[in-house]
Amino acid sequence: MIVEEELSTREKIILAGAQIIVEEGLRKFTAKNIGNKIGITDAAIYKHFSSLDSIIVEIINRYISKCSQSVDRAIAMNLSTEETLKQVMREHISVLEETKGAVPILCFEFSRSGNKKFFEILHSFVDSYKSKLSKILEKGQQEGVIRKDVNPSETAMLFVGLIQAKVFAYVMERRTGPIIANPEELISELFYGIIAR
Amino acid sequence: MIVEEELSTREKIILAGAQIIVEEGLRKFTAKNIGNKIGITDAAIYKHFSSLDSIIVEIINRYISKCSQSVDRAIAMNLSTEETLKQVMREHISVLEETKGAVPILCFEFSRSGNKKFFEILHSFVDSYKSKLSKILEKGQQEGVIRKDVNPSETAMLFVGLIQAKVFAYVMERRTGPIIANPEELISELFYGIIAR
DNA sequence: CTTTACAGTTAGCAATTATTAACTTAAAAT
DNA sequence: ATTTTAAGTTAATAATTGCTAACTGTAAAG
Repeated sequence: MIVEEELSTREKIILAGAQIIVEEGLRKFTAKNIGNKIGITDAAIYKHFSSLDSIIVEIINRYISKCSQSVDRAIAMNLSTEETLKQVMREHISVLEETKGAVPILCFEFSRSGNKKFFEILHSFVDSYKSKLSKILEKGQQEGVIRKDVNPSETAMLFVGLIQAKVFAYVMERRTGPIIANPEELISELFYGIIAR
Repeated sequence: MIVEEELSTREKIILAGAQIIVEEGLRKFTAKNIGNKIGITDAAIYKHFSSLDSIIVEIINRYISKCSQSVDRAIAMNLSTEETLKQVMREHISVLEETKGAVPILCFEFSRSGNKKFFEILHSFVDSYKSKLSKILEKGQQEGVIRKDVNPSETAMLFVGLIQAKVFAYVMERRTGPIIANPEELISELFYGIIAR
């Protein structure tokens, strides 16, 4: 029943660390706080990781790769351009719920942390994400499905940005439960706008 | 020529503190870092503020109020519902550029900081913002200008959220210059969607 | 001309941080 | 049965933190 009992300490450290960053911010990401959360001392953490920074690298890689894969999954489904783009959003939302909003928060924290290593990882992820999605958007523009006056690369960032906006609202309102209550409503707003036809 | 020379130390502390939080995160918000930035020692800061927390309260109040006012300014212009909403976005964007993205970053940082006082201030701001904008959106729905199937309160949060998303992209791409290069494009995407008609 | 208040300094405190070292213990390998 | 290893402990390190106290100089007030 209790799956957590089965997890290795290493795994528990990663999960507890991510949870602290997401819910309380980088400032609370300390060896002592992580240890407290999983019932070991701060020193014990160094039996599993060489430094706190190496925990962060592991956290970033793990969560970011989940997000990267969601674009590839949508492409692999071989849908129409419009449906592929909608599917990207659906996949994003599902990763978001699964990781409790971790990806955008991690991006936001570490893009400003001043740590070069963290930034490089995030930046190369964002770059590859943007180029993949831009290509789909450009194809959509050629097909006449996507408005020709929108910038593909800016709009690609709008996809993640919209997700982040929802995490922002979720955090600011101290909500519980799903971050995006109505995914199709959000997708519809992105695709068709808020203006009535 | 150099206006900064005219600023009081108190003012310099607030500006330097906000800059540190925005560019480097809460972890770097220390008395020493603030002092270094304006050329005084950490101890001197306590001649102007009773604690670091009181600096944060000042920063939040100052930046948040700028954002609050932008909705009121848009309403005061007595435009059509659609134009009022667009004007809100324009005002937001202008505050955003003026404050270099501070508002959404401050909101995000302090809604997760665990500090009750900070959260109260932010929460009451977000609440009042949301109710003001919701009312306009509901009016728009009655007039048939705004889609009836969008949630006014969720969509209100989308207005600030979208802005935050742009700050995210700005930070992640290490851009300089304006955060939103093409405000009308963003406004158009929010209002009319990315799908061609 | 003296006094006082302001705004800065240096020095220091207790608490917390990341990390290491030395020790314990239980399980796995030999 | 013994040895080794893994994973934990406590205790200690040096650095940094928020903040205070005691001191200094300068400029305005009396």
